[in-house]
Amino acid sequence: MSDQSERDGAGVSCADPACLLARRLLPALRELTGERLGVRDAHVRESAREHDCDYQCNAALAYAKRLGRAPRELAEALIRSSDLADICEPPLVAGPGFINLRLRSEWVAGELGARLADRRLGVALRQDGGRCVIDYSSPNVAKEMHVGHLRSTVIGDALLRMLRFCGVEVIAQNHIGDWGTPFGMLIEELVEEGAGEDGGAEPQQDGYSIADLDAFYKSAQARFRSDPAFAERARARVVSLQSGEPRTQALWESLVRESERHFREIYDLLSVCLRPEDVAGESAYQPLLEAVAQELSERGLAQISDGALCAFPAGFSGREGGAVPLIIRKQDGGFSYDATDLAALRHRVRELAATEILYVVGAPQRLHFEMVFALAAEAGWLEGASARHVAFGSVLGPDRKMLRTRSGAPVRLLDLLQEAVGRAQAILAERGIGEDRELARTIGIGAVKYADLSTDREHDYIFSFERMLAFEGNTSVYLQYANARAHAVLRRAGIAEQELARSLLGADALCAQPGEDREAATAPPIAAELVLEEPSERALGIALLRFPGALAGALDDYKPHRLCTYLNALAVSFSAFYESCPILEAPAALRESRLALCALVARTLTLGLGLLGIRAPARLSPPPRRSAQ
RNA sequence: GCGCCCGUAGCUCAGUGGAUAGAGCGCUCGCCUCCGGAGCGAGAGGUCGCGUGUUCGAGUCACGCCGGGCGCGCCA
Repeated sequence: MSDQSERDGAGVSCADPACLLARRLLPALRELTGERLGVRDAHVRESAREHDCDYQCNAALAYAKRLGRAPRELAEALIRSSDLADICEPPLVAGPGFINLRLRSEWVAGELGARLADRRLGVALRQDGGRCVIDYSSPNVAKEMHVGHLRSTVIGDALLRMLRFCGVEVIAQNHIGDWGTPFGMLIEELVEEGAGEDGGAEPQQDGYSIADLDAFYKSAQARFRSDPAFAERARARVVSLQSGEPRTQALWESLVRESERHFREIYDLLSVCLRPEDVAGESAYQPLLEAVAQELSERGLAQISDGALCAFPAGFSGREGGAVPLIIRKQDGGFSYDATDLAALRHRVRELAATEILYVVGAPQRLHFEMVFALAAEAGWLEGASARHVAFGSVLGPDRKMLRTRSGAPVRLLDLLQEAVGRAQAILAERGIGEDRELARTIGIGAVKYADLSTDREHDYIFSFERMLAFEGNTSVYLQYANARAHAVLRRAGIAEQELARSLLGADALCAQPGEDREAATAPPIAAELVLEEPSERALGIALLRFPGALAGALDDYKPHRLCTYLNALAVSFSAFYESCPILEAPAALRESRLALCALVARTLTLGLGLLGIRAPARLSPPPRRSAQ
């Protein structure tokens, strides 16, 4: 076993107070238990009793029984043989055996000083981060992106940014739906409508927009069902497509081009990291499917059942208690998406050398992925790699049903995003801030993304423009406002924004590939001896130190909402501090210290939001007008 | 029928086996000669769907019910 025990675990990362405390307690705990324990086994938690203490250690309670000792006595022993003196006040045993830990303010101040000089804000680069493939967004060609693509796109992108920041090499894969019988129907429909007749005509040149294609797609599907002759021609068209017949091929390529133009528009609006090179659609795996089928057959993992080539990974039973198949090749000889997913997985491990593959795909496909992963493991395709379905719930309307338009159609993603921006613009106008389309976009898009990221991804959530654009509560607007306030104070103190911006990695740097301008360090703009006197500024200081743990906790289960929860708590803590502690008018030393706290708040919020793919502007309104001008 | 997920304050949601279960909205009451009031503080509001277990300790883990959602052979 590799030294798992040394690795950072749930909610604990090395520069985080919880992790540092755990490491101090660990030697004594190992001695007392004789067990090889890791940081998470030290049971260090943030304390709910904020007045007494900041952290608590529950290890004595956890191990007392096993060791046959009284919890309180064990707690005393643990304290006696641990060296905590520089970090916290003398620990106290409370209740049945809790160890209450109160951080020394001087220590907190020292750690904050170190953070000021650290552009990574205490987050360590993973030494062996491995190579992670993230499969996300995955829209369909010839269909408009709709609200069903929102979560995959937003969550996948946030995970990509967080992982890259932590030093993991990430390969984004946009598994677009660009193949299969639907395209036979669609292309046949287009041909019969007269498209591509003069050899070079393309949908776009014919004036077909993505919306037109979407409409053709639907009418083709309807015809396919009702008109057997058309269905026959559509099937023949699939064969033409597979064999690369030029006119069919040209039409298909133009469909893909026009669709990618549409995806690009949405991705630009969302500021998503996905690039054209990241597209690896279903069509890309067609040449591999025969080999996949053959390999599975040769290994005895697939056999013909009811005329289809099926694989039955162990442990899955269906309707009549029978085994559930993955259908590799259908009766009609065509490959299914089960086959495509298997081929993609094999390719990602073998050719892309992934050590980890994340599938950011909706929860309804859980069974499908469990089966694909199980079969891949049986086939030996997951050697040295792990695959994980990062599932998410649905976006619901106010009626708690899948969000749809009044007519029952899926909500177009572009409409939804534009409405968010429009509403943000209306709010700005209402506040007398005026026309600023870019700011409205930052606020509106940020609100949509944050609403999606801030609840547990596995749960459904109810979509509400009103709530997500509120200034109160756990919203991006509240965080952006807190950040802007911190910046406003710094501005008044004469600390240049550019300097502050350079002092940490911005969202764009996070989006960059490894090696592209990740380490362009500059000197931090502020150096100060911190003083933590007031309860609210001490609490803020500790909240700032918890950033690495919050990020680690979010990454631990690929749950971005944990980072959101942290950022909101930080902003709340900052607001309380801001309210009760004068900054600019404080005595010199205290003023410097409090400005440093503001700088750290601004940096943490900016970085944290950046990791979620959300911009944090330095101001939310035009600069105040000078009377002289 | 089988499987997965959900059920926490009137509403929307946090809660990674630990102390008296927390936020925001809404409701009640306070706070601007002061750095961005787009803010801050306080109060009321809970059989954590129900039950039985495991545990020193259960909102959290197991099992069984009730209620809701989603899957389960040739759509992707």
